[in-house]
Amino acid sequence: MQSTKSFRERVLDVIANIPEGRVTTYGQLAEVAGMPRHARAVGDILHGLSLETDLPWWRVINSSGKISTYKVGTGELQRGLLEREAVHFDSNGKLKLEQYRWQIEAIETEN
DNA sequence: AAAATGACTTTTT
DNA sequence: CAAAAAGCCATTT
Repeated sequence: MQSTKSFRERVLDVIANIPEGRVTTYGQLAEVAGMPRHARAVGDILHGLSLETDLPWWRVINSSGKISTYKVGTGELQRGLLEREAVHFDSNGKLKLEQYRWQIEAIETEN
């Protein structure tokens, strides 16, 4: 059986597996989901998520270690949710990617 | 079909 | 190291 999950579905699966207190980047997600260089597409997917989703969408940030708020709101909600998981931000609103980045070991997307 | 857009990333200043 | 420019790519105009 083919079970070709769409890129979108694969991305959502990976997000569902990000551990608490850990973060990943749009680019890293795109890569793991099988489409390198498609970070913006991942951004589009998350932007389209309803706030009622059960996914830990707030654990996704950009490669500079900041919360992406390019053409959207302030992102204070996301920051609060991360701080609730003991993720500390510095005075510039950035976090230490080296410390919090999730090192993917094995994805359970199975098929 | 061409141009603009955007929860992005990498390179260059 | 921070900020700007350039690069990328699916979607929408």
